[in-house]
Amino acid sequence: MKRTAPKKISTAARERLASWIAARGLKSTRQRDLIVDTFFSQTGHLSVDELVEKAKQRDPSIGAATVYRTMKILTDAGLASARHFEGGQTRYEAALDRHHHDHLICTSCGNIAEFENERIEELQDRVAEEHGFTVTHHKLELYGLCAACRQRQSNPNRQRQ
Amino acid sequence: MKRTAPKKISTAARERLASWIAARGLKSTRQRDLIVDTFFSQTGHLSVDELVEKAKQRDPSIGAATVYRTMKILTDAGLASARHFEGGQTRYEAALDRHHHDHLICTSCGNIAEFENERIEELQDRVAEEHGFTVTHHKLELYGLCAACRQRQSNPNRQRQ
DNA sequence: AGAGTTTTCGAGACTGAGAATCAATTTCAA
DNA sequence: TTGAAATTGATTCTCAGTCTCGAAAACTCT
Repeated sequence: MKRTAPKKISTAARERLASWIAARGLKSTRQRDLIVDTFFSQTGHLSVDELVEKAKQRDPSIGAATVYRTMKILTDAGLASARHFEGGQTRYEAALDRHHHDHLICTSCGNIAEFENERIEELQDRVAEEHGFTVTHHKLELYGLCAACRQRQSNPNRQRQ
Repeated sequence: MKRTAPKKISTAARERLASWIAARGLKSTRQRDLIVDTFFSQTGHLSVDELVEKAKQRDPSIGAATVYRTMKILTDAGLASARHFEGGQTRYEAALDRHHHDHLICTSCGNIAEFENERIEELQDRVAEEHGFTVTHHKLELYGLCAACRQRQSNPNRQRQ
């Protein structure tokens, strides 16, 4: 079965994945390509459920287990990163050539914004040092209401949800 | 069945729980008292499993479901707070009269240290404001190696674990 | 291209944390 | 003491995610 090349996935990501796969005896498959392409054609922080849904739109035979497996490979290859926000599901974001950032999560609409703050990072390192810790990674998540939801809550007579 | 008063649980916590319970038609029970007493007699960040084990040492008939329920009540009453660190289990810490703090977690031995840093909090608020967010709560966790584990790793010939 | 080997696939069983259910028991105000 | 209401422990259920397994692909070597 001939596979047609996906339309507009970042070539860098494609190459990185190909060499990662080649380097450890994994195989390139139609399902894998489809899931990877689906993932990179979306933006934001996707749950596996959402990804399964999108992938099934293109090929209804795709199984959820394969999506889990593929996202694990992408994560191991450094092309996606897993985020565990409140709510229980893991969400994935594209990680290619992105440097570290943290998140603002709206508890009303679920919208997720990103930020980075060098000062906070420095202070974290200093705190860790004071406690004798060597930090390998950290998690900083700010939960609250985004501008739109705050406004909606103070005007509850306006449109719901 | 007469219940003997637990040894050295903070009276303030006991009173707060009693009024919380009274205020909403809950009842005081032997199991509840035992679990609460067990919780407050420990220090640190306990998982439900650990708590179940400790409670069963005093009364083997205690069920895990009751421990889950009791910790929920304590949390709702503001006497314990739930923390969801990496690893999947919820851990509880005593929360009476404690103000907010964040955590340093050793990924090797699991040791958890606490810290608070006013400057970081201020910067968080500023970041949120810049994005139009109103922050209700946040999570800041620093993962890495504590002093003891770092030393142990650089001297792997010394005692294991 | 064909054979052989290895990996992957999808479906469904399984896991672990935690919540819900339910009959039996306990609490507590009257 | 009584009895309505809450609680208990065992069990079942849920939910996200992993594992298993026979079948089906994908590379490798000729």
